[in-house]
Amino acid sequence: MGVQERKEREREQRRHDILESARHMFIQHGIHQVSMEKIAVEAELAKGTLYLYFRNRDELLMALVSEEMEVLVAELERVAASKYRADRKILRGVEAFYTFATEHQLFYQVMTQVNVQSMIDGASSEGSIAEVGERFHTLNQRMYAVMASILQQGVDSGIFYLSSPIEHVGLQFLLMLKGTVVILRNNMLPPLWPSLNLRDILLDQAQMFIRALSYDPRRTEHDNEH
Amino acid sequence: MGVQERKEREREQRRHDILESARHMFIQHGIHQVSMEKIAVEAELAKGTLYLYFRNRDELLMALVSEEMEVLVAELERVAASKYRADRKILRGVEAFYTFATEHQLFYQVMTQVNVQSMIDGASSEGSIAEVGERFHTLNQRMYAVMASILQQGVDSGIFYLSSPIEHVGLQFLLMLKGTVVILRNNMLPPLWPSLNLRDILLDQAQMFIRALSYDPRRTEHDNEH
DNA sequence: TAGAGAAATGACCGGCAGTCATACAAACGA
DNA sequence: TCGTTTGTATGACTGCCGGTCATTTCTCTA
Repeated sequence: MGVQERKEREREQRRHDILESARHMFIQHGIHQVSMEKIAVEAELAKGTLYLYFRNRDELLMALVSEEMEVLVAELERVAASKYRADRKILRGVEAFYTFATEHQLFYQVMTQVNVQSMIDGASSEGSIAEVGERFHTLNQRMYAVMASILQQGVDSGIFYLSSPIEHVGLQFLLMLKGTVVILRNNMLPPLWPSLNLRDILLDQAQMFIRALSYDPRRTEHDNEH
Repeated sequence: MGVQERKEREREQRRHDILESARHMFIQHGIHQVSMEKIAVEAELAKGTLYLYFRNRDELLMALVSEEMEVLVAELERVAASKYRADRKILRGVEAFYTFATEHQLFYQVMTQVNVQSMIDGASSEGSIAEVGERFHTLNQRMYAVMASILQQGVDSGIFYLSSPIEHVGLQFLLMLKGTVVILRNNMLPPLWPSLNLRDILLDQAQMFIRALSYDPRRTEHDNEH
């Protein structure tokens, strides 16, 4: 009696279809121009039906973003598992990050629209609706784990010298990358030097970061302390 | 016959009053909970009147943000004009930045809600309404100028070694700071290490940055190239 | 095939940003 | 002093949105 299982699969499929319709509309018309009604029409459903699969618009957006982020994290884990030197891995990771941010233009635009905190807070009850916040949380954890492992490798092989706990350094780096992408992708700055592209900025930042990590405190005379 | 001038002053005053009412309401109830109607009531005006002073909600938000940013930029210019060593100035600047981001909680929340680009694009005609986009643009220019001057000082005094044009390095640094604040202030990450506070993260990032700048390429054997 | 339970529907609600015909008041000209 | 003009203020109104829920439609089972 596989009825239960089939229903579950169908439900998952429908959920996925809705996300595809949403993605399609968002890419074509921009996030702000696409209402729940329009997504519903695209998915050939009534608006109310969407709310059987997602608590609200934010959760739908987050679900979309999580699906996409899955790909990025997997790629980063691949990079971390390769056998390059740690500094090389960082640059490769940034390349992957850049490619992702370019191919998934939606991603960082959505991120500024959703309060992740409220998503996680309001997720405690209702087991039936997939825990989008939970999933996003896990993906982030994996991302930080990747970063930490690369840093650890660098330290072990003697090319990195950390002055703070490894998690702090990884967090700083990821905040730098994500922050840069968010600001540039959402036009949160007036155009300063249009000639500069995102890729160069990210790679320069990574170079800078690597240089800081390569700084052997025993080799220099004057400390920088605040 | 100072009628013209008086009217202009009155107009400016009213504009300022509206912004004060808006700020008050935003701080008290949060950005998303405050409608134009509510701001109007607080300012003891009709909703329509607000639109005689601001093109739309976004422009009102930007005007508010620009007023606040004025203070930050002035403080940064003060730091840059002081007589500390360049690395010290950077840390002082970051402190100022942090204090600002803390005292003006609104600022970086607003930034994620407004598309600066569209603000600047749609500003070409209408001379009567103050050019909010223009003003924001200028403020950013001043901020970058401050950063560049500090970096230049560091280079001149022989404690910084830049591997890219000075404007690129300054841009990278400011993107890092702004990005970090935006992400953390808008809860765009699941809580990872709640113990970490914004101030420590920003200072650590600055330290990291300074370390990278202090890296004398002539002192080491292996290059980092991509 | 009856009917119970699950899934889908879309009219409806409250609330919003932004508009515009109308009303008002202050300055001006005679 | 009194029309006239010019700039300012108003708030009812429009169109749209996210989200709800009583009702309908479908589907499995006994």
